[in-house]
Amino acid sequence: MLALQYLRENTEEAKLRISKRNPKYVETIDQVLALDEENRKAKSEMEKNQSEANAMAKKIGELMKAGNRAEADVLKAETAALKESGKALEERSKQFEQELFDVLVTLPNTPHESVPVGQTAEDNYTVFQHGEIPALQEGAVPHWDLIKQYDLIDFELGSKISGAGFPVYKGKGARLQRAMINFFLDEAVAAGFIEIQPPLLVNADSGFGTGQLPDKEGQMYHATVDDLYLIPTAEVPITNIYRDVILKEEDLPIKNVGYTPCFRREAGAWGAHVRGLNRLHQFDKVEIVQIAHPNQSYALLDEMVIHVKGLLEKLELPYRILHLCGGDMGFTSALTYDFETYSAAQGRWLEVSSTSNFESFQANRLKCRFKNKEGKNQLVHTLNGSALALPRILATLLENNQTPEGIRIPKALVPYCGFEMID
RNA sequence: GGAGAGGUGUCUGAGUGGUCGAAAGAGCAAGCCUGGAAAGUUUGUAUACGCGCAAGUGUAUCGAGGGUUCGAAUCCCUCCCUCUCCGCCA
Repeated sequence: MLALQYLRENTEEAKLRISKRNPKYVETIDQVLALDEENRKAKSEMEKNQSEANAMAKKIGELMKAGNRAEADVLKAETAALKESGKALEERSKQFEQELFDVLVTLPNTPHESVPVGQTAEDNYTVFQHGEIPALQEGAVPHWDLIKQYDLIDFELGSKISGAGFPVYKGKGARLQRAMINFFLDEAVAAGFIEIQPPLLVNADSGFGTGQLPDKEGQMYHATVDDLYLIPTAEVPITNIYRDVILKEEDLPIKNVGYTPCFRREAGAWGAHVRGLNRLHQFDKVEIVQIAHPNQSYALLDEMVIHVKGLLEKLELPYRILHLCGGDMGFTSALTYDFETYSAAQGRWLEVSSTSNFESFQANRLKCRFKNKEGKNQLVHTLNGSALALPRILATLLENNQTPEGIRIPKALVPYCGFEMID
């Protein structure tokens, strides 16, 4: 959620920036500002009324104390009108406030000035590419055939137990999952991130804090009996640790990492290109989260990019980094880099990490602030990135490393899984 | 799940209808004191929003929401959380 104060004081800048997503939002900003003005006016009237009522009550109190009952009763009668107008004014103010809020939450974050203009994935800009695209052997097959051949994952079993998109990992498939999780966690800890094990179900306040609610309500599994949501990413519980918190400036940056399963309904997303591990309802991911001083957030974003690059290089996977265009970025992000690995047998790039700076967009919802040098509370910046999401890494790894003798495990993972080949 | 107790500012803790944004102490910050520090002493010490060039001022906030009342930290209702005992249990 954009800060009202920012919109009021930097209207032109905000409009310019948000146009990169879609020029239609310029109008929304005007609408917000108009509602804000009416809201403030209504509030001001209400407060004035309240002030009068408070003064009156005080006077009655004094009269009562002095034993002047008769005069107090006269005043009491006078408060009736104030009370009535107060009720009406309050209702009106509440209405404006709700209206303002409803419009404000539909505004996405303002893109960073470096973000490319564009509407679709076609307009994303490749900023970096690394690694050889492997020339596969004759008869190379996509990962969904490999997992059957080597009995690594059973999708039918998952369907039986839960439904489509809930894979059952078996034998070396399961061990490889565990190995990757530990590898990713260890790498992040070595890079200075503190490991967190958060809850996998969160309440609605947390969903709102990171921006899943109300925007993406339908994308989360909702346990309605207890009104809890299954997390779509560790970003949600970990970032919400800092909801309603005032940090010390010297605490920043806070660096956290967490492994969690992620649950996504992916409503409407099924169709082409979702075979095998490409899209799942439940998958594993290691997520890094940072709470940062506004001055340092972009430097920290660069650090995160370097960290993710290091992971992919240790896994010996060819990858590229996309600077997402305004129209393709997530609702809450100001700048996003997507990492994609090249899955050779499918002949496709697969997104394996999304690394973003949200600036103060989430912090404003979270009310996460720090006390700055002037002693004023200031919104922090939040950042996060996948480091990394497992299924598509696994898909790429299986496809790219297949040989007639079996599937070769990258050296970095061998100490973690305890085998060099899947055969 | 059952029974009971409780949730007050950075912390401890007082406050059962009126001048309470809230006693007192601790902590923290600044001044005095000191060669410097400790001790002592004085002062200050929440957040959000509105109005104002500013000094300042208005409103709200004592777990959350609602209600009673001219007036609520204090009374009533609902919910959340914590603790103790019992039950259940990985």
